[in-house]
Amino acid sequence: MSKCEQCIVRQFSSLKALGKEELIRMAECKTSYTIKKGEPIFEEGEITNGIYCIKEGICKLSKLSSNGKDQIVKLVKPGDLLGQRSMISEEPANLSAVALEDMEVCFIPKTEIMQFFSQNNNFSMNLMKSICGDLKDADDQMVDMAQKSVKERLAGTLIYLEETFGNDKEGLLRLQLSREELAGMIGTATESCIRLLSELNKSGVIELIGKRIKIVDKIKLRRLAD
Amino acid sequence: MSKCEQCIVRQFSSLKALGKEELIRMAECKTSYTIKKGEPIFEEGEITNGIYCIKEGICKLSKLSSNGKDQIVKLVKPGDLLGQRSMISEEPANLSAVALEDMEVCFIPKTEIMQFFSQNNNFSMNLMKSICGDLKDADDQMVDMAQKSVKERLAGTLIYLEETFGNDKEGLLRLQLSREELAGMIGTATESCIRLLSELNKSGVIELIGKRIKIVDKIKLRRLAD
DNA sequence: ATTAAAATATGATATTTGTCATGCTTTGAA
DNA sequence: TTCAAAGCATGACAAATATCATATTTTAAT
Repeated sequence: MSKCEQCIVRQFSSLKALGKEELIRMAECKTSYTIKKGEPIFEEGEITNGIYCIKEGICKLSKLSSNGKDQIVKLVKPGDLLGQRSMISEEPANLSAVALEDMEVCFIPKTEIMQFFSQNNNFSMNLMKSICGDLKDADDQMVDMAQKSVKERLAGTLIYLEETFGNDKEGLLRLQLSREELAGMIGTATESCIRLLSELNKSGVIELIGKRIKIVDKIKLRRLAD
Repeated sequence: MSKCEQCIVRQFSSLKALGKEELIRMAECKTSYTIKKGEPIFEEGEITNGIYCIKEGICKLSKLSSNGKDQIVKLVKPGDLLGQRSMISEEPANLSAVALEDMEVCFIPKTEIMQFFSQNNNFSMNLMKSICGDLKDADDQMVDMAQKSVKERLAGTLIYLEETFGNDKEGLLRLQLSREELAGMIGTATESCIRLLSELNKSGVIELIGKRIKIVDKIKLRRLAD
């Protein structure tokens, strides 16, 4: 059992407010998991009874719509926590979490977290702020879905992917999403997404290298995102 | 200065966790406002420095999109609190709040609320749950915006309006929204909204009496909402 | 009461987006 | 290595939605 005290990603989440003793307690009750690309951490409707701390890898939070398509609501990266909302609401998960890369996560039981919550004001404030950030993002995304065109959303999403997950040495987006997943992020049909990518490719704004994407003209892309 | 202790709407929000002494303290520092239909309580970008408790009337929370249209994100009714998110995030308001009816609201300064937050675990838990509820709603709405057709969203919104705000004696929706506002809720052009209302009217699912709306066949409407 | 302005309504048309069909590429398993 | 499956790409077309124009009705101010 590894020590939470020495875990770096802890510094990036609400957990940074925990003291030495709390970290030791947490290390004793946590469980570590390895999750392979494509596997779920939990599914919509599941009761989770705790939160997951992402140590390594990226996963998508998505919801199945009544039309059968999977809408990606959020991407989660190392340092982020998962399942906070359902834990606090005492409800089953509203979203499914599926690994986009091989992952390492730690599960911390609800009982433990709720103790920190009531005993450590800094922690509860952090948790609160993190959820408030999610709420703001969700509201903004909702407005984009309602008011922006697919092309604008695609441009915005590409910029987001670069700024959040960066590029590899050749300047290609580090996070590899399938066309279907990218379509699921921007809320459109896979074919429409592919078509618009081709168009951006032809107009020299991006470059398509196999299924991978390189942003060539970020200024123009930003203008397209509105 | 009216007493918070005797205010009924308090029971409907996080504030129900406050004790007698806290209520007295709150009554001393709160400010009451009357807001006329169409007037803002606060605007996007404004620093609010506290929360509003809705005593009477309904207001819309909306955000101006880059295309110049106003997207309504949420409707707020008596008993709800307003401005919790920006207070906790310590950020300017992300949404504008504009009265849809004449309103009575009380403003409670941030300093006071934050004291309750750190001293009363029940209150902070309630506040947390309320924000988590907002987050779930926002996520769900986002998926609807991305995946459902305008007609489905209109049907869903009409059902929501009836179930949340009820009907008057003649069975017409109690909350009167302009066509533009209704379009702003479902995220579409005003003309499209009007057109679909006409269609629903002709097919006997709803009835249009002037600008007011009566749901005639809720079963069919629910089916249309998916 | 009258009238200008705003809101509602509807038609015509353009644009966007989705769907279905089909072919091409890449990938991974036998 | 090969071959089947999955993913990517593109065309043709259909459906949904936006936009612009223009009545008609309602509302509110004088």
